[in-house]
Amino acid sequence: MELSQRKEKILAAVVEHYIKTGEPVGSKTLLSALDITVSSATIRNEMAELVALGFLEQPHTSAGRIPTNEGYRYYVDRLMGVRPLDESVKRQIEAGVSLKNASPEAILAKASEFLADMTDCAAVSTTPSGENATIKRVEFVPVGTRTGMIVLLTSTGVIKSKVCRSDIDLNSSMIEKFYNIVKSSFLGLPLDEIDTATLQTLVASMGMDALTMIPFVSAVSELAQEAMQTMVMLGGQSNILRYREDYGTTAYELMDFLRRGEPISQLLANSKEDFDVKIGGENKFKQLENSSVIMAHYNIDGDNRGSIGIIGPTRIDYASLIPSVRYLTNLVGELLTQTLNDD
Amino acid sequence: MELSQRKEKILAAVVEHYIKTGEPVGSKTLLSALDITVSSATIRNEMAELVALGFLEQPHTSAGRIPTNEGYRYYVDRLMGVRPLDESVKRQIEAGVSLKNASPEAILAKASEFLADMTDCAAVSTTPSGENATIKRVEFVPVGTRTGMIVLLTSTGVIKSKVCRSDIDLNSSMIEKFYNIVKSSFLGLPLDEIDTATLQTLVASMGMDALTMIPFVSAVSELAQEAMQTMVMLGGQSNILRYREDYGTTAYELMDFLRRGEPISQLLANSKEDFDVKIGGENKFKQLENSSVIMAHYNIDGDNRGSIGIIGPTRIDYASLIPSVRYLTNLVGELLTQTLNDD
DNA sequence: CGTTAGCACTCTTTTCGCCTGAGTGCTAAC
DNA sequence: GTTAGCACTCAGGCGAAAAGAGTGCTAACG
Repeated sequence: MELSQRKEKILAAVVEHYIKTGEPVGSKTLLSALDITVSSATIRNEMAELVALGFLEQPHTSAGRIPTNEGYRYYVDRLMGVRPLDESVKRQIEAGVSLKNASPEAILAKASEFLADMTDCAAVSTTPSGENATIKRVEFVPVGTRTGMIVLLTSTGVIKSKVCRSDIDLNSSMIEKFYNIVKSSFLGLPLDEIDTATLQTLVASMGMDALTMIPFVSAVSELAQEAMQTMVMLGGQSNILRYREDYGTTAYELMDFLRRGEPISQLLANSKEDFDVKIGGENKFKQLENSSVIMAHYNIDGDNRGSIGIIGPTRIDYASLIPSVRYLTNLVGELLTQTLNDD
Repeated sequence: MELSQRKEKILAAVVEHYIKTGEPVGSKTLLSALDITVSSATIRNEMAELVALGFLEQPHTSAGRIPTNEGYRYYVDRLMGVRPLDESVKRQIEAGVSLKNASPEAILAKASEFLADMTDCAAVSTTPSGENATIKRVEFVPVGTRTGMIVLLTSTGVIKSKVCRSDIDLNSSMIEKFYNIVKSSFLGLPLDEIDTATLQTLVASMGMDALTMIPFVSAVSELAQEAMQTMVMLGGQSNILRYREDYGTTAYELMDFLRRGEPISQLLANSKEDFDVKIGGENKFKQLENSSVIMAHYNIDGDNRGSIGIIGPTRIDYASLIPSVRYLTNLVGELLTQTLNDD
């Protein structure tokens, strides 16, 4: 749907003013914000049409207008000025995510925290998906006479560890056997190919050693499962309280929703675009019906691996936050790729 | 200060009723809750004296009474019935923290979450302090031609890892040298003895190899620093919103305070008792002046290592939550000790 | 026909006063 | 020391009135 240029100007002004103040925008206010030489009555007529078209609405008869979700959508897609990021903001973001030699988890946790602080929104990030990851390395570190710690490193740089308890005292031949099994059966194996079926055939093939090796092998498998799960890192939950009135649901419900993690990761994974904005009910979780989500996906080695996003009220400042989220996400992707491949 | 038995009964009844309802308690209400055969006028007289003594206060002239911090203190110290924990609650707690073969971090994070859910409060826990911990094991895992991952395991079961970048291509003799240095200079060393001075003498003693070994050695040292820091695990922040009106400060300030971590860890570390309750202003953070903290310390191998606590409004249900926190904390201590020493 | 001034109208928000009810403190009697 | 009785205080609720913001409509204008 095409709008006349004047209507577009008015719509954009309403959206921007409402984002800034949170108050319904009236025709007089608009007049002074706009560099159009018409009267407030004309603007009123235009706004009445915009209401009829579904881009604006009135909270009550004698109030100004606020954008509908469609109004925001039109604004984001066609009207919003995508001014390039300020150099100083870029510096700030770069400083915010720079963590040399840290684990992917640490980098993403830091990114969430930083993004939350910068945007005054709640921020989330997901750890790299294990979909195409393989087992890069498995180490066994003895701890006690019957226990040891198994450390697993994946091709995506995720490191997971677990205590493993043997039924009999450890000895060097057992450990050697374990490393042989690792080398022949695990190294290079995609994480998602480790299911109970393959494990069973593996154990069956071990013959005599099966009994002693089971704790080790199953620990590796559990670690692989863990490494495959994407974790959701949450930051700045307290920022939800900043815009309390703007979220339709109670702040409590929203925080509880974020805490769950599972729906969030679904939400973030759902969009395959490089970058996405979900306005209000566009994401189909009713807890988010008055929230917008700005998210971007980061790549490791060119593969879409995970996401970073912020969650705010629908009257979030799209124009300045979208570039920030994108820039930060790209940066994190580069950082992760580099940490991983650097040699 | 000693109170007459009747005053104690009245104080206890006021505290308990106020904790339950959140409403100021009047003399008539008290009459029916108490099994004393006196009139409301007598109770009024007694309450007036309790106000004079500083144990109760009136929000305004024509309202009932609410406990002051001193009132809560007297109640917690002398009046509160310490009924033993229900067997079913014990089972529930045991189920809540049982995580076999998990890292200390994971166990404590789970404990925080669980405690928060159980008590409807915000919960915190600190990871084992590295004070008396030593380096138990250091492993080097090659990742690229010039990079590897260094994994450090402490005597308290904490595992930390870091990417380490060498200036020249890795070869087996370098790795061997590294392991020699580890064996001769790091294994068994208390974490807090690794400062820049000892590092410098170590590097100096390496002579020719110093240059190539510096990245490795400093990575180990950084990991030791990290392992020494206690982390603060936070759970159930959304529960703050449940008692929003009861916290004097805004919910936002409180959440922000919790998020910082540093002050929390100070708060928890400050009390050397086995177990402690801080009521209102007793903890000297002004963000917590209307909050109470119930905390207990867990031991690993008999040493006080870290803490678990909950933060709620001053009108928190001390009588039933204190035993729960203590029981859970002891359990976690046992679990951590066992995970560590089991062999 | 689009634009504009003017005006009555609507609806929210704030304010003010009034009333009610809970609970007290005090006094005088038991 | 305890109790009944009573006047007093104050927060909270209710409703009417006033204020304020902004609209929609009509009629006039170029």
